[in-house]
Amino acid sequence: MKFLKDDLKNKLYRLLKEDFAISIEDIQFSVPSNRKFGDLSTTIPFIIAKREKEKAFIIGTRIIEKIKNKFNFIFDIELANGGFLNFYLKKDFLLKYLIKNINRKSKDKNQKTIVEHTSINPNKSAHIGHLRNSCLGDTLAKSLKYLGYEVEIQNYIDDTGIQLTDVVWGLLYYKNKKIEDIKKIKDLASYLWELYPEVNKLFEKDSNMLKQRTQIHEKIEKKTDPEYEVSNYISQEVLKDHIRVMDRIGIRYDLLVRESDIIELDFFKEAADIMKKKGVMYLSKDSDKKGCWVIKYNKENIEKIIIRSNNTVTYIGKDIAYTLWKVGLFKKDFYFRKFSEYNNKKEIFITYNKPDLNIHGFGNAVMVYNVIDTRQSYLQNIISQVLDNLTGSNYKKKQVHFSYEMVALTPMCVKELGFEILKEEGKKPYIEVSGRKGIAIKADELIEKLIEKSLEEVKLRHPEMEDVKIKKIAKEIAIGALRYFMVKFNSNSVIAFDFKDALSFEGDTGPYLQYTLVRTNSILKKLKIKDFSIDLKNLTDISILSENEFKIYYEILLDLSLIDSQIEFAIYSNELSVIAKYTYSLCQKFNHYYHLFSIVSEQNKDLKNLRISLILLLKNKLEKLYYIMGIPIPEKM
RNA sequence: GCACCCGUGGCUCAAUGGAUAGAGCAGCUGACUUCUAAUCAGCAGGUUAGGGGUUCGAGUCCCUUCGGGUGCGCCA
Repeated sequence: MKFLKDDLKNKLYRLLKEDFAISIEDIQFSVPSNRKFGDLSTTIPFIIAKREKEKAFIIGTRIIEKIKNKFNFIFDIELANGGFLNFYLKKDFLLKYLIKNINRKSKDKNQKTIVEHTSINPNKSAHIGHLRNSCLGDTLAKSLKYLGYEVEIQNYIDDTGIQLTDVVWGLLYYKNKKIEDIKKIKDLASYLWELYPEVNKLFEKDSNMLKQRTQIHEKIEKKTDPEYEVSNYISQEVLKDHIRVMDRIGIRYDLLVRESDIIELDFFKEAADIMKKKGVMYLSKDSDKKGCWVIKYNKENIEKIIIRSNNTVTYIGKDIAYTLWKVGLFKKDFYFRKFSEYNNKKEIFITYNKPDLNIHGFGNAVMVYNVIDTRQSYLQNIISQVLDNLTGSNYKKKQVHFSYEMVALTPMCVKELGFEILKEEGKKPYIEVSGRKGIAIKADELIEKLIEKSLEEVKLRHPEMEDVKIKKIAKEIAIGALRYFMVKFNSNSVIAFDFKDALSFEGDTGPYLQYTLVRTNSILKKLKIKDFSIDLKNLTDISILSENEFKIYYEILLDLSLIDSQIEFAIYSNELSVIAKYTYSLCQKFNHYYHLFSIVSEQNKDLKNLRISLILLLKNKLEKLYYIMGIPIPEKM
């Protein structure tokens, strides 16, 4: 329908531009909620009316005069409710249009796009908050690919940070372990999951320990052993664990970027040169910031420190350097080596600080999406501003903060997990997830819980099924439930996590979507239809459908035709829940249809063919949508 | 203090300035001899936190009050 909408828009514009002062962007089509308002509708008469200070229905009447009978796929255009222009498609058009364009792909945009997501501190296991990030990031990347962009998925590893230092201290000087002992720890990420909050409690009590931490941080940066060796080992092992967990739910990466390499290769020096040259970064004249290099943050009219008076670089500075590399404003490049590979042989690469493999071609994107929660907005805004300042008014390179709200726990959930609720937190509607405080649910644990629950459900329904199969299906359902749960909410609403909602498999959930597709697949199996094969010549006119069936059938066709515009809109509005909502409503409509009209047993051949066409189209679109959201398709349910 | 976000049925959430504010859960009633009941049909539940403004049209935009959340370091 994107194509259809575009055709309609272009033609309408051509017809109207002589009589009215409009631009093509003024014309927007949408599908009205009620079919009595047409199949496609535009409010262009209102827009023109406002400009010309005329009544909208007079403009509308003039437009209709002008465009009547000018579209070969439209059978009527109506003016309604004072200025809505409602277009009615020829009844037979849509089905044939969809079949013809069944595998039409978006054109290659020739625009390299980087999506950075996950970026978990490598000092403990991943938790539910991280899952939201990764699920959104993965869906974003797959949506962009669907729309024809070349996408590179990066995962940023802060392997020199304070959070890592905390657990290095904990292992070496609190648990008094040697590197050999540490290497013997099984499931290191989970071990650190426990240790990290414990260490933080100690730090809160004792400021002496904080001094120790600072010293250790310096040792790690200067590559002094054993601190450096331990930190290196931990970050590598925990990183492997994160990649394993995300792979469980179908999330993969192209490149891992290590902060230590950014430092080692002195990326910041080039970034600083560029910023100084353009006057974006300058020596502060503020007495408080004597000797500091700063940038001006326009929005709040303040100076942010990039280089401290002791000549060290702040976090923002490193992030700016990384961003400049991403958009190719850099001469410098990383070196790369292979980190590991997935079971389909797809390789993951990691940055390195000296020549290794002869690989180039990472980075240098036109568009960069950073999937980071909204708490980092402040920082992201600063970086975007710096990029704009550097590239000037005719900038083509762009960074987008793909922001979303945090995941929190309901007080009930916190109690269930056995944590104490502090007095000041008792009245709160939800409690922030925190790895540092240890108030969180491990990603692995949640996945296990989901599998456990779906295992029960599958067994209940298919007691005869063999164990291996049951397990496979249970896992797929668990993944479907989780992936859908993480994208179905608006990105700027806080997810107040609750096991009851997350473990639900009925209604607005992943398994509902899976069930719908499993059913259509089972019909096709019964009919022994394997591939998409609809012969347009043998297809009867859609008008043979009864009035009642036509109504629902046509609704589904209209919905199906919207797939591209919905995905485009989701990206444009930074709101991936659009895709979830769209898919859900598509399934709802089909389930309704399914109960009213049978396909396998239908005797009338023409009718049967029309119904088969519908489910083939549905299957085709649903498979694409499920792929984008990472929802697996079980064989049976 | 400043900045950003949120407030919609009992609960969890939808709604691209557009036409009658929609779903799911929970509750109640009904549908498995049928292509899978993880489904479907129906009932009930709303002054979109309060007030003002802009507009042909406001849950949505602007102002304001109230309630809640987050961010704001020479930390990362």
